[in-house]
Amino acid sequence: MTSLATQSRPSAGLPNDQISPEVRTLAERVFHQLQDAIVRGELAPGSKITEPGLSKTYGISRGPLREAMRRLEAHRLIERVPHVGARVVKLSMKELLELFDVREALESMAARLAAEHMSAEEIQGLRDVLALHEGQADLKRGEAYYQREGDLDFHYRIVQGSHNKMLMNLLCDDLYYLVRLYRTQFSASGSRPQRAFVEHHRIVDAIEAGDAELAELLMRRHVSASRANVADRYAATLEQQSTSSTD
Amino acid sequence: MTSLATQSRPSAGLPNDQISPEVRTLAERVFHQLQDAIVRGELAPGSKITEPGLSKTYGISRGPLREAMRRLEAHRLIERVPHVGARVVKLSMKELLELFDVREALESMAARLAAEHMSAEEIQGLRDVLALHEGQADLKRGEAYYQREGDLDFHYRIVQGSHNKMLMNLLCDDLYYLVRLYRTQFSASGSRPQRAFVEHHRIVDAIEAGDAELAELLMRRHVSASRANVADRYAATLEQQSTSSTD
DNA sequence: TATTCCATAATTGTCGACAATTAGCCATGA
DNA sequence: TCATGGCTAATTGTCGACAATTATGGAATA
Repeated sequence: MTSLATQSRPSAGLPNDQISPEVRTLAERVFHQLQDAIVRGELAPGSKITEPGLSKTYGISRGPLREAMRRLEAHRLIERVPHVGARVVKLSMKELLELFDVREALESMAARLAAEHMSAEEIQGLRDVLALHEGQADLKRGEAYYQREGDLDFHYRIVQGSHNKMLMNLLCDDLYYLVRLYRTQFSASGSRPQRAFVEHHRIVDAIEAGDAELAELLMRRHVSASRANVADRYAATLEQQSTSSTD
Repeated sequence: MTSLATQSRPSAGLPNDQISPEVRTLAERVFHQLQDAIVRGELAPGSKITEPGLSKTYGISRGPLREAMRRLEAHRLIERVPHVGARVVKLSMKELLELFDVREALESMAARLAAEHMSAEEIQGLRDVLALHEGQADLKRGEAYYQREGDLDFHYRIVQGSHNKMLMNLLCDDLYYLVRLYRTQFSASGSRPQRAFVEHHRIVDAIEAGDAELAELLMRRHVSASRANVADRYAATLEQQSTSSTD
């Protein structure tokens, strides 16, 4: 049940390095469990979360549970209404596009700072990640899920390379869980990994060259293209739905 | 649509519109009280916060108090360590500069979106704010505190004008309280309001013209200049301290 | 039949008490 | 004198119970 054993992978894993670090308190543990359950889709989006129910499910009292729920609310994974209850967030396309705008702003800044601050070792690590994913992409060409998680890993490392703690908190602790949640809710696998690969390489090139402005520009385009791609696919889905059923 | 009560005040107030709206629960009320106390500096930065102490001070039990503290932690106003306790955050200059980088990224994006989405009424409201503050600046030329709050109000309105809820939450609910906290902790009043005024007007011009790229660029420069100014003043303070006293 | 009102039940908010962990202090020994 | 060990006190973590609010269902009425 608990994902403690998920540390065996080298770097292709998800960027949730802080799943296991300090589960010194019940509230922490159930927070991570709930976070994982929501991101994985085990808790249906929009479904109501009842305190006595979860309390019995996880075998803890309502005290620590409420604390975990407060943290989930702060991370925008659930929505609470006083005296009414909590629900798992259900991302709308509008909110998803808003998320992309925020990512574009923050990640382009992260790329700029990464070009200024990343060490040679960190850059080498980035290249290793790319090489690893390239091999994986060759292996399972059709199955793009791993690639997408790899994409998240790539972005994750660049944010770390910015050496800006506030940026790291915002992107890695808050927004990236929303991104993963979106991928679950919209069942959106990768669309064109080979293109993303090329863009990733260009970004690393710029970072390695210390060209902050170029790294920023490329990352901005990269996220923006990803946003446009999502919007297009969604529009196509809508069209398909309208033709198949009149409802 | 949303800014219902925002129209009542003549826009000179602080951007804490959500201090009074729904205090339907004790936890909410004490959260806002603590938030205000911290931002005002009544709770010294770095000072330890003890649950029994606050519980007695505010006359509530530890349950809702812990919930309020969890929210303060999510807003980065206090820092908690399991089994140890909580402390009011003490911003370092490094963290403050990090905050400016994040603001530069997010607010430039907000300006871009504002240029695309702001209505004529919202733009007129922006101009009213500028006119009002200009008059105030003439009145109390030396006292720059109100101007700085006005500056925050200006930025606040542009973020609202982006019509991006996620951006609004990040900037207005989280980061702006940190900005105000910094102004308290570093006792930093405005440095050159007249210059900021000019930049503000230029930004509004770009927004009114619908020039998203220009608005973005100007806002980026504006925040960047503010950051550089803070860094310079801090360096000067350090130098002055080193010459005036050896302690 | 639709609507409004009320009563019941369930859920959330709040409280006080107990258990677990930590920090500080004092005594003891080298 | 200083380091180390254990002990005490205080704080945090957790729990169960009670109070307040809300949602739901049915009954009475237009």
